[in-house]
Amino acid sequence: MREKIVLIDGHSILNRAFYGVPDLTNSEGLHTNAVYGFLNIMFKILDEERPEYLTVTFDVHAPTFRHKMFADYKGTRKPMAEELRQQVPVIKDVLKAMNIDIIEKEGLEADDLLGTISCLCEEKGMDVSIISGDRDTLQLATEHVKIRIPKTKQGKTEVEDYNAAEVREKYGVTPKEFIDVKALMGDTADNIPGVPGIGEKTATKIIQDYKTIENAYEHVDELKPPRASKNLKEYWEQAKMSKTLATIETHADIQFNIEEARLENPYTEEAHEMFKRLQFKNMLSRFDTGISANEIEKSFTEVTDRQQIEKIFDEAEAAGCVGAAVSKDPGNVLPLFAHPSGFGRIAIAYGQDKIFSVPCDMNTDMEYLFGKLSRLSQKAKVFSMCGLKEYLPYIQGGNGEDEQEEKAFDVIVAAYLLNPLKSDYDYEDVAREYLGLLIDEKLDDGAKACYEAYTAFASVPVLEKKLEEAGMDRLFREIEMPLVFTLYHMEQAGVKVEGDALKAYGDQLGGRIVELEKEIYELAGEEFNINSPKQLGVILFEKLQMPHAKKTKTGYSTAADVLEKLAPDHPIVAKILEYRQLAKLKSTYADGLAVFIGDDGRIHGKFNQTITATGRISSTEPNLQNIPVRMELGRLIRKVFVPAQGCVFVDADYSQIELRILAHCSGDEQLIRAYREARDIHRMTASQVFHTPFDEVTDLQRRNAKAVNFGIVYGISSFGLSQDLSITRKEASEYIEHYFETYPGIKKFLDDSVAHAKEKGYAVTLYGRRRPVPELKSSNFMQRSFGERVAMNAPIQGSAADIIKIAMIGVDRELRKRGMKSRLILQVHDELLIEAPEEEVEEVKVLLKDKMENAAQLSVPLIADMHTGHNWYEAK
DNA sequence: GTAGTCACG
DNA sequence: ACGTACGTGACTACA
Repeated sequence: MREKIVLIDGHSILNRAFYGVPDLTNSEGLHTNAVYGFLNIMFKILDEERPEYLTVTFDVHAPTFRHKMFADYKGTRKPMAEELRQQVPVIKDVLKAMNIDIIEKEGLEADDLLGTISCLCEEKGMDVSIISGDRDTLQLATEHVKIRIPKTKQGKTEVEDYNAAEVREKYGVTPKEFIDVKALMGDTADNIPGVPGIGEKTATKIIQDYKTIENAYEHVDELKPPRASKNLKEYWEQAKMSKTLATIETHADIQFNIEEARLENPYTEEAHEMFKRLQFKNMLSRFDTGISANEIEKSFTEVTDRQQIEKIFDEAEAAGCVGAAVSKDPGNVLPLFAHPSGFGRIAIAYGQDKIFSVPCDMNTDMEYLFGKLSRLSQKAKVFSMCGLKEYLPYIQGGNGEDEQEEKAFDVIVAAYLLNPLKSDYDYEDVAREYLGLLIDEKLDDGAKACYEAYTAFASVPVLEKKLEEAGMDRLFREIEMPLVFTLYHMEQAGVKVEGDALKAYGDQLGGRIVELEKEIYELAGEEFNINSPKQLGVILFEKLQMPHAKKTKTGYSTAADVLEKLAPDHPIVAKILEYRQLAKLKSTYADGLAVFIGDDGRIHGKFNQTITATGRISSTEPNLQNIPVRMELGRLIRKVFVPAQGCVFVDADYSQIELRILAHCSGDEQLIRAYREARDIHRMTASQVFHTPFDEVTDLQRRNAKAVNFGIVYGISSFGLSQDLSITRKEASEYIEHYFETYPGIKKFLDDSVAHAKEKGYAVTLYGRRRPVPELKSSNFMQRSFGERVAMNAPIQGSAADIIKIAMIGVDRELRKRGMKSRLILQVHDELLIEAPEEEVEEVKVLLKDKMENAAQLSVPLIADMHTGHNWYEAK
């Protein structure tokens, strides 16, 4: 039996994996797709071949002998993508942790290492498998050396295998002759020039006939076609050089100790830890099950006996901290007995060995379990869940809400504060990041519920400590946790929407849309899908030959700002713009909102607390924070948002809260004075920036100044401002320059914000909320600039979010405390909407204004503008 | 699932 | 030189 060695071309496989596997990042923001793909391929090969030896080769970034011979060799090779470059040391560390042999040597390419080692091993009588994505290595194939080229097809990795015979079969030449073919035809990827006029077909034919380029050159006059003959003569020196470049060195001067390549226990504890950190869950089963099995699972107990259930709840009530979970597991319950929520199991954890799950069944229904949980949520010292708001509808019992609020802990909200950049948070993530627990995806529902409850329980102290270290413990306790309840109340309240009026509005739009469609087809001379930017681009920019100003990655841009510039050129453009506008209103708002109107005639949208990077709330299903207002036609939709019978809307929005926060944070005297004196801030900015007396500021100047003020809040850039105002970059730069001369305090504040974020790695709000800004470390100019803008914007936008959250909690609590019927129902970043019974309106107006304006004490006043109305259109 | 577009603050 | 304003979510088309 021949022994076997597997040789992996490290960079080549990593590169393939990088482009073949969709982008992946772990919770630390580390890109992992190439490492993941590499290991997938490696494990597949190891499983198949079970080799005795394994070596991975890497190129070293140093000139190779080829560079020394030929100055421009691979001179045009593109630099490695940043996300890939970062993963090179990672894969090396993983391999080292697995005790896998790595070879790299300066002045040699991976190919030459592969060639030399494979030659050595073959001479020793071993079988060799070379894993590479690079077809150049095919020249190394022999009877005992197999070249294996992995291919990714629809997410599955397949491997093409080549011994010498397969190379001959596929390419018509022997592996050695393969080099000569390449010398003739060249290889643009490797920057190897070929002979002009000789392509793959001709090259193969010539080498089949003459075996080597040298022999072909001796018979150069016989070569066909004549073009090949002539050009080989003329480019002979180049062909020889190309052959040298293409030839893989098989006798390089390297030390190779076969014993170091011996594959022994790659599944070390150290490697296991790395796999956990990289979050390669499905690879963890490779590690000894004894290591990966979580001890904690032994404590999972399913309880069905009624007395037992009572007992554990009694114990839990007496315990200090309880974690709970509710899961959708109808189990064996007949549909008749299933709970309308779809939930069928609860779990609680209140100690390392006190982890129980309780399914509902014939004897124990969900109502009973929810009742137990409600009581527990009021009695326990700390009651923790993952995503508490979702479960509040079921565990809100009687009047114990105040007690519940004080005890509540949501580990997901805590995890969000600690890292608001993640796109989603689930208990598995929290368990892994804060408890070091990896949860097997294949567990049954009971075990998963136990894990979730245990995670809620066990991560409380860990998260509390982290929050405190980050200075966010008060933000969490005094703002974010109370807000969970306020948002829950808002969702429960919902907003009444007139379904019939909405339908009528949609029908009206529909009529006009059909008209526009006809007119557009007429003008275009054909029918096409106006909603398809691709098809529209063809019509406008090819058929109608309009000048295309901007391009996107995939084709022409047909965005509104581009079309607006084109409008004078052709009547079709204005029609398309109108069509777009109406289609948007109909699909997203008229039709889109209708499906969310519930049986109570109200829309109960979701307010999400753990989505945004800055601390804002987001709204989904439907999004109630982007209901049209800027254009009159769209704004009409707001007429269907109405208060309940006998009620009125009371609406309040902060006046320029972000600029006021900027004034406060920067301490800029000019701006602070302006706000204290209640000046028209945009007019004043215009007056100072454009050196014009206050009363003589033109509308245009004021508009421009307003845009500059906006720009400042976004993290100003001359390009952005020039786009917004349709002015040159130079002019925009001058505006900015003048602005900073006028308000030196603001300039300093913005610079300090960036400097702080660069030093600490995150931006921070007035209330200690953090936003990480990893882009500031990027070597890419674009990314870094983005990071700088983020560092300027996040403290402002985030502080505004903090303040309105404080106001919301204050309003919600006060309304309830006073026993009023008025309810907070919507938040739109700087605006709050209350549905108030007629008789409470005056009290609500005072209360709302007070809570908003006094949510924070800044060095400038906070002003809330109040409106009332019988629909949202009127109340604005 | 991604890209383009557009609604809001 | 790089090629953008900050933060969201929903819809449509299309691979």
